[in-house]
Amino acid sequence: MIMDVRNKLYKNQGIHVITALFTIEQGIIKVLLIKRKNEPFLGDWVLTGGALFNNEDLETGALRELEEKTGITGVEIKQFKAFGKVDRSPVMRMVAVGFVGIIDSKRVNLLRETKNTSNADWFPIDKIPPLGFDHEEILHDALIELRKQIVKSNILKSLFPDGVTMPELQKTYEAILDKKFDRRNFRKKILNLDLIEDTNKSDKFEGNKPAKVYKFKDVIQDKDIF
Amino acid sequence: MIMDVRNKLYKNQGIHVITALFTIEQGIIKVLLIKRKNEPFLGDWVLTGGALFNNEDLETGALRELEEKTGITGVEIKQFKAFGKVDRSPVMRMVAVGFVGIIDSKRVNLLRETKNTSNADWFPIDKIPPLGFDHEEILHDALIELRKQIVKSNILKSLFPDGVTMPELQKTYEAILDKKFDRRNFRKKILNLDLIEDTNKSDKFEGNKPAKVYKFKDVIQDKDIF
DNA sequence: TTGACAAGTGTATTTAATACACATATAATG
DNA sequence: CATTATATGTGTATTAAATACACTTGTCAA
Repeated sequence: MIMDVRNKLYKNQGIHVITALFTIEQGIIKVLLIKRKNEPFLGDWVLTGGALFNNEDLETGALRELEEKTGITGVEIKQFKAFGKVDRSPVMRMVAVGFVGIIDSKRVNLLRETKNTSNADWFPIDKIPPLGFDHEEILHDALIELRKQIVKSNILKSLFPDGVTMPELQKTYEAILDKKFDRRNFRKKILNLDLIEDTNKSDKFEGNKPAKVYKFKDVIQDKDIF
Repeated sequence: MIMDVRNKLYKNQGIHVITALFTIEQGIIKVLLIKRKNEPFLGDWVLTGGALFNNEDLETGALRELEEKTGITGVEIKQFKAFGKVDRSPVMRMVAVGFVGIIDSKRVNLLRETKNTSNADWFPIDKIPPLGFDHEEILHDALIELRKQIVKSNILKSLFPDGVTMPELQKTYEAILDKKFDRRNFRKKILNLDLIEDTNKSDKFEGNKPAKVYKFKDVIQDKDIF
């Protein structure tokens, strides 16, 4: 990218707020992508996001962009990193602040066509098309962050707002971490993390025998460092 | 929506790169602050940092600001969070990208007076004056990040470039984590983290008996998640 | 030579992680 | 109504890690 040398070194800058929103469908982890209807990167797939407005905080902006471009509301997202390579946007100097979240795709009504995007869909993370801007890097880092978050925060609460059974939770962890667990030990480990608690309900998952329903706690207390 | 009203919403934005640089002196953790010579916040103490230039990446900008305002070079810093409250800067909409690092203050020549700052000094973290901008929040979060980093990365390498003895390392961890450890168990725990390795040297710390010198590894491999 | 003092090391105990197998609740089938 | 199939729930023995705790050693100074 050729910088306009007449500009002062710190003029014409802007901020992107970008969200990597994940879901799980049939034990497969997927991410929400939209297809651009404008330059730059017209026709390319990207993560949801856009320019931050001056009258909103970072997270507010990320949620607004998410709603504008996909119709999705009521999501909890977590900021994880800023992306600032000099040439990450061909238009002007933009720094992106990345967010990550995960929801139940069946509970949202996905707008597939909006004023600025021609399409929106969930893509399995091993079948991602080439992405515009630096969104492949952002998505990569977001997935790593998601993996860290599920063992220390209640980020999965948005995926299971009505609770979750142990077998379903195990399948979710296995999908996200790409790793298999022993049923009995998984139960012990996850309960030890202190992220979920018992309800007195039960539900069916894949078997006939009813499974106990757990729910994610509203607040998770930090573990001791060292 | 009228176009120029909407445009104003994302015009006149800028990016700050801010570094919370720590050191340890006599077992006390301190942070580097500078005194502003310009508005806004003239006369107030702040963390080192400033406006990002268009021709530099985020980390490059943070290091440049650090050198310009304090003369310090050759530091390793780590990005940890973006700060974007609407009113965090009174001049224009600025988003700050925060970095954290730690060095040996005895190994650097601190410029106490520069073109833009009237002073620069190390402050014990329990004796921090009121800070300009949102730097109290940034400092608070930076300290938490530092505490997380010292148990999973080689961030302390910059503090001990020539190696460190076990007793000195323990004193450092105790200062940063504000916590005491048993000597024998500390040794076991820290060796288990796989952050440091033996050298064949030894050195004196607080006793007459020579202490073995360890050094931080150049690369730390990630631990398994869950 | 001895005393002071911080550095070095080992072991028993408790707690957590892992490996592994049988009992149980429901739906479907005959 | 009894039987079968299947996924869910639970316990225990073993191994590894974390913790609590005490004595020995190397150097300097008196």
